[in-house]
Amino acid sequence: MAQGPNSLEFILLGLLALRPSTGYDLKKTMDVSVRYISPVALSQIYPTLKRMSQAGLVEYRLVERSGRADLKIYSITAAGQDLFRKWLAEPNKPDPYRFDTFALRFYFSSLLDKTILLEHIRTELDFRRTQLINTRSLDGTVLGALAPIEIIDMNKTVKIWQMYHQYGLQFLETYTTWLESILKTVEEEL
Amino acid sequence: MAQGPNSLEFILLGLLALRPSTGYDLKKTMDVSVRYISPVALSQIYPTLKRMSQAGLVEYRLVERSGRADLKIYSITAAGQDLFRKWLAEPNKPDPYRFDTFALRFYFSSLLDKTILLEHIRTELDFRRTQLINTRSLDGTVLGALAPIEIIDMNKTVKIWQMYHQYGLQFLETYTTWLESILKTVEEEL
DNA sequence: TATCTCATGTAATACGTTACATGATTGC
DNA sequence: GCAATCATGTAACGTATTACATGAGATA
Repeated sequence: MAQGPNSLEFILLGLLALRPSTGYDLKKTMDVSVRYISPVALSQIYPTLKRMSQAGLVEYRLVERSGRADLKIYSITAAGQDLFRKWLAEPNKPDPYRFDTFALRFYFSSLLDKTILLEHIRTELDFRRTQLINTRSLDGTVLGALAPIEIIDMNKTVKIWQMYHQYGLQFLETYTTWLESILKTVEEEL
Repeated sequence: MAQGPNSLEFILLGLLALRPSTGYDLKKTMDVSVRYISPVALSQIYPTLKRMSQAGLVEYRLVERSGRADLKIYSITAAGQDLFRKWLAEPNKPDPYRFDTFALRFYFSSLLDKTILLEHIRTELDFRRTQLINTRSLDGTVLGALAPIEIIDMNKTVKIWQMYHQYGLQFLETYTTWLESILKTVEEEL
Protein backbone atom coordinates (compact mmCIF):
# COMPACT_ATOMS: atom_id res chain seq x y z
CA MET A 1 0.00 0.00 0.00
CA ALA A 2 2.58 2.42 -1.27
CA GLN A 3 0.82 5.71 -0.71
CA GLY A 4 -2.79 6.71 -0.68
CA PRO A 5 -4.72 3.52 -0.09
CA ASN A 6 -7.14 3.13 -2.92
CA SER A 7 -10.59 1.72 -2.70
CA LEU A 8 -9.87 -1.74 -4.11
CA GLU A 9 -7.32 -2.35 -1.38
CA PHE A 10 -9.90 -1.36 1.21
CA ILE A 11 -12.58 -3.52 -0.28
CA LEU A 12 -10.28 -6.53 -0.15
CA LEU A 13 -9.21 -5.65 3.36
CA GLY A 14 -12.83 -5.24 4.40
CA LEU A 15 -13.91 -8.54 2.92
CA LEU A 16 -10.95 -10.32 4.50
CA ALA A 17 -11.90 -8.77 7.83
CA LEU A 18 -15.12 -10.77 7.57
CA ARG A 19 -13.59 -14.08 6.51
CA PRO A 20 -10.47 -15.55 4.91
CA SER A 21 -10.82 -16.08 1.16
CA THR A 22 -8.95 -16.79 -2.02
CA GLY A 23 -8.53 -14.11 -4.65
CA TYR A 24 -11.08 -15.86 -6.78
CA ASP A 25 -13.61 -15.88 -3.94
CA LEU A 26 -13.04 -12.20 -3.25
CA LYS A 27 -13.85 -11.45 -6.85
CA LYS A 28 -17.09 -13.40 -6.63
CA THR A 29 -18.13 -11.74 -3.40
CA MET A 30 -17.51 -8.35 -4.97
CA ASP A 31 -19.69 -9.32 -7.90
CA VAL A 32 -22.63 -10.59 -5.91
CA SER A 33 -22.55 -8.67 -2.65
CA VAL A 34 -20.74 -5.37 -3.14
CA ARG A 35 -22.22 -5.57 -6.62
CA TYR A 36 -23.12 -1.94 -7.38
CA ILE A 37 -19.63 -0.90 -8.32
CA SER A 38 -17.98 -1.78 -11.61
CA PRO A 39 -16.47 -5.26 -11.49
CA VAL A 40 -12.73 -5.45 -11.02
CA ALA A 41 -10.75 -7.91 -13.12
CA LEU A 42 -9.18 -10.91 -11.42
CA SER A 43 -5.93 -9.91 -13.08
CA GLN A 44 -6.02 -6.82 -10.95
CA ILE A 45 -7.01 -8.55 -7.74
CA TYR A 46 -4.06 -10.95 -7.73
CA PRO A 47 -1.27 -8.38 -7.91
CA THR A 48 -3.12 -6.18 -5.44
CA LEU A 49 -3.25 -9.01 -2.90
CA LYS A 50 0.42 -9.67 -3.52
CA ARG A 51 1.29 -6.03 -2.86
CA MET A 52 -0.84 -6.03 0.28
CA SER A 53 0.80 -9.16 1.63
CA GLN A 54 4.21 -7.63 1.01
CA ALA A 55 3.02 -4.63 2.99
CA GLY A 56 2.02 -6.94 5.83
CA LEU A 57 -1.68 -6.13 5.68
CA VAL A 58 -2.74 -9.61 4.69
CA GLU A 59 -1.15 -13.06 4.77
CA TYR A 60 -1.96 -16.35 3.11
CA ARG A 61 -1.56 -20.02 3.63
CA LEU A 62 -1.03 -22.36 0.73
CA VAL A 63 -3.33 -25.31 0.22
CA GLU A 64 -1.76 -27.68 -2.25
CA ARG A 65 -4.08 -29.70 -4.39
CA SER A 66 -2.65 -32.43 -6.56
CA GLY A 67 -3.02 -31.56 -10.20
CA ARG A 68 -5.03 -28.40 -9.71
CA ALA A 69 -3.75 -24.92 -9.00
CA ASP A 70 -2.80 -24.34 -5.38
CA LEU A 71 -5.15 -22.33 -3.23
CA LYS A 72 -3.90 -19.18 -1.59
CA ILE A 73 -6.19 -18.50 1.29
CA TYR A 74 -5.71 -14.93 2.36
CA SER A 75 -6.56 -13.54 5.75
CA ILE A 76 -6.16 -10.15 7.33
CA THR A 77 -3.28 -9.42 9.71
CA ALA A 78 -3.43 -7.33 12.87
CA ALA A 79 -1.84 -4.45 10.96
CA GLY A 80 -4.49 -4.83 8.28
CA GLN A 81 -7.28 -4.83 10.86
CA ASP A 82 -5.83 -1.68 12.32
CA LEU A 83 -5.56 0.17 9.07
CA PHE A 84 -9.01 -0.89 7.99
CA ARG A 85 -10.67 0.22 11.20
CA LYS A 86 -8.83 3.51 11.00
CA TRP A 87 -10.11 4.01 7.49
CA LEU A 88 -13.67 3.23 8.57
CA ALA A 89 -13.50 5.65 11.48
CA GLU A 90 -11.89 8.50 9.56
CA PRO A 91 -14.04 11.62 9.38
CA ASN A 92 -16.29 11.43 6.36
CA LYS A 93 -15.40 13.84 3.55
CA PRO A 94 -18.33 13.74 1.12
CA ASP A 95 -17.33 13.48 -2.51
CA PRO A 96 -19.38 16.02 -4.49
CA TYR A 97 -19.36 13.88 -7.61
CA ARG A 98 -19.81 10.40 -6.30
CA PHE A 99 -22.23 8.71 -3.98
CA ASP A 100 -20.61 5.29 -4.03
CA THR A 101 -17.60 6.41 -1.99
CA PHE A 102 -19.78 6.73 1.06
CA ALA A 103 -21.98 3.77 0.18
CA LEU A 104 -18.93 1.55 0.06
CA ARG A 105 -17.77 2.59 3.50
CA PHE A 106 -21.29 2.04 4.68
CA TYR A 107 -21.25 -1.51 3.32
CA PHE A 108 -18.48 -2.33 5.79
CA SER A 109 -19.88 -0.35 8.70
CA SER A 110 -20.85 -3.34 10.77
CA LEU A 111 -17.24 -3.19 11.99
CA LEU A 112 -17.81 0.38 13.11
CA ASP A 113 -19.09 1.95 16.26
CA LYS A 114 -22.70 3.17 16.13
CA THR A 115 -21.80 6.67 17.33
CA ILE A 116 -19.19 7.19 14.65
CA LEU A 117 -21.42 5.70 11.99
CA LEU A 118 -24.18 8.14 12.89
CA GLU A 119 -21.68 10.98 12.68
CA HIS A 120 -20.63 9.82 9.21
CA ILE A 121 -24.21 9.65 8.01
CA ARG A 122 -25.04 13.09 9.39
CA THR A 123 -22.00 14.66 7.74
CA GLU A 124 -22.98 13.11 4.44
CA LEU A 125 -26.59 14.15 4.80
CA ASP A 126 -25.78 17.76 5.67
CA PHE A 127 -23.53 18.01 2.68
CA ARG A 128 -26.11 16.58 0.30
CA ARG A 129 -28.89 18.81 1.58
CA THR A 130 -26.79 21.87 0.79
CA GLN A 131 -25.81 20.43 -2.55
CA LEU A 132 -29.45 19.78 -3.30
CA ILE A 133 -30.39 23.39 -2.63
CA ASN A 134 -27.57 24.61 -4.85
CA THR A 135 -28.45 22.20 -7.62
CA ARG A 136 -32.12 23.13 -7.53
CA SER A 137 -31.39 26.83 -7.80
CA LEU A 138 -29.36 26.21 -10.92
CA ASP A 139 -32.10 25.26 -13.33
CA GLY A 140 -32.14 27.33 -16.51
CA THR A 141 -29.48 29.82 -15.45
CA VAL A 142 -26.16 28.25 -16.29
CA LEU A 143 -27.59 26.21 -19.09
CA GLY A 144 -28.72 29.29 -20.99
CA ALA A 145 -25.35 30.99 -20.56
CA LEU A 146 -23.64 28.08 -22.25
CA ALA A 147 -25.53 28.43 -25.48
CA PRO A 148 -23.55 26.82 -28.29
CA ILE A 149 -22.54 28.87 -31.29
CA GLU A 150 -22.47 26.32 -34.07
CA ILE A 151 -25.84 24.84 -33.49
CA ILE A 152 -28.68 23.53 -35.55
CA ASP A 153 -31.49 23.57 -33.06
CA MET A 154 -31.01 25.68 -29.95
CA ASN A 155 -34.41 24.84 -28.54
CA LYS A 156 -33.73 21.13 -28.75
CA THR A 157 -30.33 21.51 -27.09
CA VAL A 158 -31.69 23.40 -24.13
CA LYS A 159 -34.48 20.87 -23.63
CA ILE A 160 -32.00 18.01 -23.61
CA TRP A 161 -29.77 19.82 -21.16
CA GLN A 162 -32.74 20.35 -18.90
CA MET A 163 -33.53 16.65 -18.96
CA TYR A 164 -29.90 15.89 -18.26
CA HIS A 165 -30.04 18.29 -15.37
CA GLN A 166 -33.10 16.44 -14.07
CA TYR A 167 -31.04 13.27 -14.13
CA GLY A 168 -28.46 14.74 -11.79
CA LEU A 169 -31.05 16.33 -9.58
CA GLN A 170 -33.17 13.22 -9.18
CA PHE A 171 -30.19 11.09 -8.27
CA LEU A 172 -29.23 13.59 -5.64
CA GLU A 173 -32.77 13.59 -4.29
CA THR A 174 -32.89 9.80 -4.16
CA TYR A 175 -29.54 9.69 -2.44
CA THR A 176 -30.58 12.24 0.16
CA THR A 177 -33.78 10.36 0.87
CA TRP A 178 -31.80 7.14 1.24
CA LEU A 179 -29.46 8.83 3.70
CA GLU A 180 -32.43 10.02 5.74
CA SER A 181 -33.83 6.53 5.84
CA ILE A 182 -30.59 4.85 6.90
CA LEU A 183 -30.03 7.52 9.53
CA LYS A 184 -33.39 6.61 11.04
CA THR A 185 -32.79 2.88 10.80
CA VAL A 186 -29.35 3.05 12.34
CA GLU A 187 -30.62 5.29 15.13
CA GLU A 188 -33.51 3.01 15.96
CA GLU A 189 -32.43 -0.48 15.07
CA LEU A 190 -28.68 -0.80 15.40
CA MET B 1 -7.18 8.30 -30.59
CA ALA B 2 -4.98 5.25 -30.69
CA GLN B 3 -7.55 2.52 -30.09
CA GLY B 4 -10.83 2.46 -28.33
CA PRO B 5 -11.90 6.08 -28.06
CA ASN B 6 -12.46 6.85 -24.43
CA SER B 7 -15.10 9.05 -22.96
CA LEU B 8 -12.96 12.11 -22.27
CA GLU B 9 -12.03 12.29 -25.92
CA PHE B 10 -15.69 12.14 -26.82
CA ILE B 11 -16.67 14.77 -24.32
CA LEU B 12 -14.08 17.14 -25.73
CA LEU B 13 -15.14 16.29 -29.26
CA GLY B 14 -18.77 16.85 -28.36
CA LEU B 15 -18.14 20.19 -26.72
CA LEU B 16 -16.01 21.32 -29.65
CA ALA B 17 -18.82 20.29 -31.98
CA LEU B 18 -20.89 22.98 -30.27
CA ARG B 19 -18.28 25.74 -30.30
CA PRO B 20 -14.52 26.29 -30.53
CA SER B 21 -12.84 26.60 -27.14
CA THR B 22 -9.54 26.63 -25.34
CA GLY B 23 -8.55 23.73 -23.10
CA TYR B 24 -9.21 25.88 -20.11
CA ASP B 25 -12.71 26.71 -21.33
CA LEU B 26 -13.48 23.07 -21.99
CA LYS B 27 -12.57 22.27 -18.42
CA LYS B 28 -14.92 24.97 -17.14
CA THR B 29 -17.77 23.83 -19.33
CA MET B 30 -17.31 20.29 -18.09
CA ASP B 31 -17.44 21.55 -14.52
CA VAL B 32 -20.57 23.65 -14.89
CA SER B 33 -22.58 22.00 -17.65
CA VAL B 34 -21.63 18.33 -17.93
CA ARG B 35 -21.10 18.63 -14.19
CA TYR B 36 -22.37 15.30 -12.86
CA ILE B 37 -19.25 13.36 -13.72
CA SER B 38 -16.02 13.55 -11.74
CA PRO B 39 -13.98 16.56 -12.79
CA VAL B 40 -11.04 15.89 -15.05
CA ALA B 41 -7.75 17.61 -14.33
CA LEU B 42 -6.53 20.28 -16.75
CA SER B 43 -3.25 18.41 -16.87
CA GLN B 44 -5.14 15.61 -18.51
CA ILE B 45 -7.11 17.76 -20.90
CA TYR B 46 -4.07 19.38 -22.50
CA PRO B 47 -2.28 16.20 -23.58
CA THR B 48 -5.59 14.70 -24.69
CA LEU B 49 -6.27 17.65 -26.97
CA LYS B 50 -2.73 17.40 -28.30
CA ARG B 51 -3.21 13.71 -29.11
CA MET B 52 -6.54 14.44 -30.76
CA SER B 53 -5.08 17.18 -32.92
CA GLN B 54 -2.29 14.82 -33.99
CA ALA B 55 -5.00 12.35 -34.95
CA GLY B 56 -6.68 15.04 -37.05
CA LEU B 57 -9.88 15.13 -35.04
CA VAL B 58 -9.43 18.69 -33.86
CA GLU B 59 -7.29 21.65 -34.89
CA TYR B 60 -6.33 24.90 -33.22
CA ARG B 61 -5.35 28.42 -34.06
CA LEU B 62 -2.89 30.32 -31.93
CA VAL B 63 -3.83 33.68 -30.52
CA GLU B 64 -0.72 35.42 -29.27
CA ARG B 65 -1.11 37.76 -26.36
CA SER B 66 1.82 39.94 -25.34
CA GLY B 67 3.07 38.91 -21.93
CA ARG B 68 0.36 36.37 -21.19
CA ALA B 69 0.23 32.76 -22.26
CA ASP B 70 -0.89 32.21 -25.85
CA LEU B 71 -4.40 30.97 -26.46
CA LYS B 72 -4.95 27.74 -28.33
CA ILE B 73 -8.44 27.86 -29.67
CA TYR B 74 -9.45 24.37 -30.64
CA SER B 75 -12.17 23.48 -33.10
CA ILE B 76 -13.46 20.21 -34.46
CA THR B 77 -12.41 18.99 -37.92
CA ALA B 78 -14.61 17.23 -40.47
CA ALA B 79 -13.04 13.92 -39.43
CA GLY B 80 -13.83 14.74 -35.81
CA GLN B 81 -17.44 15.58 -36.67
CA ASP B 82 -17.73 12.31 -38.48
CA LEU B 83 -16.34 10.20 -35.69
CA PHE B 84 -18.43 11.98 -33.10
CA ARG B 85 -21.67 11.52 -34.98
CA LYS B 86 -20.84 7.89 -35.54
CA TRP B 87 -20.29 7.46 -31.81
CA LEU B 88 -23.60 9.13 -31.04
CA ALA B 89 -25.48 6.95 -33.48
CA GLU B 90 -23.87 3.66 -32.45
CA PRO B 91 -26.32 1.13 -31.01
CA ASN B 92 -26.66 1.64 -27.30
CA LYS B 93 -25.11 -1.09 -25.15
CA PRO B 94 -26.33 -0.46 -21.60
CA ASP B 95 -23.62 -0.66 -18.97
CA PRO B 96 -24.96 -2.78 -16.06
CA TYR B 97 -22.88 -0.92 -13.50
CA ARG B 98 -23.07 2.66 -14.63
CA PHE B 99 -25.83 5.01 -15.56
CA ASP B 100 -23.65 7.93 -16.54
CA THR B 101 -22.41 6.27 -19.72
CA PHE B 102 -25.83 6.68 -21.28
CA ALA B 103 -26.51 10.01 -19.61
CA LEU B 104 -23.36 11.42 -21.16
CA ARG B 105 -24.35 10.38 -24.64
CA PHE B 106 -27.75 11.84 -23.97
CA TYR B 107 -26.17 15.17 -23.02
CA PHE B 108 -24.89 15.46 -26.58
CA SER B 109 -27.96 14.09 -28.28
CA SER B 110 -29.08 17.36 -29.79
CA LEU B 111 -26.70 16.42 -32.60
CA LEU B 112 -28.60 13.18 -33.09
CA ASP B 113 -31.62 12.16 -35.08
CA LYS B 114 -34.85 11.85 -33.09
CA THR B 115 -35.55 8.32 -34.37
CA ILE B 116 -32.16 7.00 -33.30
CA LEU B 117 -32.34 8.81 -29.99
CA LEU B 118 -35.68 7.16 -29.25
CA GLU B 119 -34.17 3.80 -30.11
CA HIS B 120 -31.30 4.43 -27.71
CA ILE B 121 -33.66 5.38 -24.91
CA ARG B 122 -35.86 2.34 -25.47
CA THR B 123 -32.89 -0.02 -25.44
CA GLU B 124 -31.70 1.49 -22.21
CA LEU B 125 -35.14 1.38 -20.66
CA ASP B 126 -35.75 -2.25 -21.60
CA PHE B 127 -32.47 -3.24 -20.09
CA ARG B 128 -33.09 -1.38 -16.84
CA ARG B 129 -36.58 -2.80 -16.44
CA THR B 130 -35.16 -6.32 -16.59
CA GLN B 131 -32.34 -5.37 -14.28
CA LEU B 132 -34.86 -3.91 -11.87
CA ILE B 133 -36.84 -7.16 -11.75
CA ASN B 134 -33.68 -9.16 -11.13
CA THR B 135 -32.46 -6.78 -8.45
CA ARG B 136 -35.82 -6.79 -6.66
CA SER B 137 -35.93 -10.58 -6.54
CA LEU B 138 -32.55 -10.64 -4.87
CA ASP B 139 -33.43 -9.22 -1.48
CA GLY B 140 -32.38 -11.41 1.44
CA THR B 141 -31.31 -14.44 -0.57
CA VAL B 142 -27.73 -13.78 -1.60
CA LEU B 143 -27.04 -11.62 1.39
CA GLY B 144 -27.76 -14.43 3.82
CA ALA B 145 -25.58 -16.88 1.92
CA LEU B 146 -22.61 -14.57 2.29
CA ALA B 147 -22.66 -14.62 6.05
CA PRO B 148 -19.24 -13.73 7.41
CA ILE B 149 -17.44 -16.16 9.68
CA GLU B 150 -15.38 -13.90 11.88
CA ILE B 151 -18.11 -11.60 12.94
CA ILE B 152 -19.17 -9.78 16.00
CA ASP B 153 -22.77 -9.00 15.23
CA MET B 154 -24.41 -10.92 12.42
CA ASN B 155 -27.74 -9.22 12.85
CA LYS B 156 -26.15 -5.81 12.41
CA THR B 157 -24.23 -6.91 9.33
CA VAL B 158 -27.29 -8.22 7.57
CA LYS B 159 -29.26 -5.06 8.32
CA ILE B 160 -26.50 -2.90 6.91
CA TRP B 161 -26.28 -5.03 3.81
CA GLN B 162 -30.01 -4.70 3.35
CA MET B 163 -29.74 -0.93 3.53
CA TYR B 164 -26.88 -1.04 1.08
CA HIS B 165 -29.02 -3.12 -1.20
CA GLN B 166 -31.76 -0.51 -0.94
CA TYR B 167 -29.26 2.07 -2.12
CA GLY B 168 -28.62 0.16 -5.33
CA LEU B 169 -32.26 -0.61 -5.86
CA GLN B 170 -33.48 2.93 -5.35
CA PHE B 171 -30.93 4.35 -7.75
CA LEU B 172 -32.04 1.87 -10.35
CA GLU B 173 -35.66 2.80 -9.77
CA THR B 174 -34.91 6.50 -10.07
CA TYR B 175 -32.94 5.93 -13.23
CA THR B 176 -35.71 3.87 -14.80
CA THR B 177 -38.28 6.52 -13.95
CA TRP B 178 -36.03 9.18 -15.45
CA LEU B 179 -35.70 7.14 -18.63
CA GLU B 180 -39.48 6.83 -18.86
CA SER B 181 -39.86 10.55 -18.47
CA ILE B 182 -37.29 11.48 -21.10
CA LEU B 183 -38.77 8.94 -23.49
CA LYS B 184 -42.09 10.71 -23.20
CA THR B 185 -40.57 14.18 -23.50
CA VAL B 186 -38.49 13.29 -26.54
CA GLU B 187 -41.47 11.60 -28.20
CA GLU B 188 -43.74 14.57 -27.61
CA GLU B 189 -41.56 17.62 -27.59
CA LEU B 190 -38.52 17.07 -29.77
C1' DT C 1 -0.90 43.15 -1.06
C1' DA C 2 -2.59 38.89 -1.37
C1' DT C 3 -5.61 35.60 -3.38
C1' DC C 4 -8.18 33.94 -7.20
C1' DT C 5 -8.83 33.27 -12.00
C1' DC C 6 -6.86 32.87 -16.49
C1' DA C 7 -3.80 29.97 -19.40
C1' DT C 8 -0.39 26.86 -20.68
C1' DG C 9 1.97 22.67 -19.99
C1' DT C 10 5.60 18.42 -18.24
C1' DA C 11 6.95 14.44 -15.34
C1' DA C 12 6.37 10.79 -12.26
C1' DT C 13 3.54 7.62 -10.53
C1' DA C 14 -0.38 4.78 -9.83
C1' DC C 15 -4.25 2.52 -11.39
C1' DG C 16 -7.19 -0.20 -14.53
C1' DT C 17 -8.15 -2.98 -18.81
C1' DT C 18 -7.23 -6.34 -22.19
C1' DA C 19 -4.83 -9.98 -23.93
C1' DC C 20 -2.21 -13.90 -23.01
C1' DA C 21 -1.05 -18.40 -20.57
C1' DT C 22 -2.28 -22.76 -18.12
C1' DG C 23 -4.92 -26.60 -16.62
C1' DA C 24 -8.38 -29.48 -13.76
C1' DT C 25 -13.27 -30.22 -12.51
C1' DT C 26 -18.18 -29.88 -12.92
C1' DG C 27 -22.44 -29.76 -15.32
C1' DC C 28 -25.11 -30.21 -19.55
C1' DG D 1 -17.74 -33.98 -25.99
C1' DC D 2 -18.06 -29.06 -24.91
C1' DA D 3 -18.71 -25.13 -22.20
C1' DA D 4 -18.60 -23.01 -17.90
C1' DT D 5 -16.48 -22.64 -13.54
C1' DC D 6 -12.55 -22.99 -10.55
C1' DA D 7 -7.88 -21.12 -9.71
C1' DT D 8 -3.67 -19.01 -10.52
C1' DG D 9 -1.04 -15.50 -12.59
C1' DT D 10 2.13 -12.18 -16.25
C1' DA D 11 2.74 -8.55 -19.80
C1' DA D 12 1.53 -4.71 -22.49
C1' DC D 13 -0.86 -0.85 -22.86
C1' DG D 14 -3.65 3.09 -21.86
C1' DT D 15 -5.64 6.35 -18.78
C1' DA D 16 -5.94 9.29 -14.62
C1' DT D 17 -3.99 11.62 -10.59
C1' DT D 18 -0.67 14.38 -8.27
C1' DA D 19 3.05 17.25 -8.08
C1' DC D 20 5.68 20.53 -10.30
C1' DA D 21 6.52 24.83 -13.14
C1' DT D 22 5.38 29.54 -14.91
C1' DG D 23 3.36 34.01 -15.06
C1' DA D 24 -0.11 37.88 -16.04
C1' DG D 25 -4.46 40.17 -14.85
C1' DA D 26 -8.48 40.87 -11.94
C1' DT D 27 -10.63 41.35 -7.53
C1' DA D 28 -11.04 42.06 -2.63
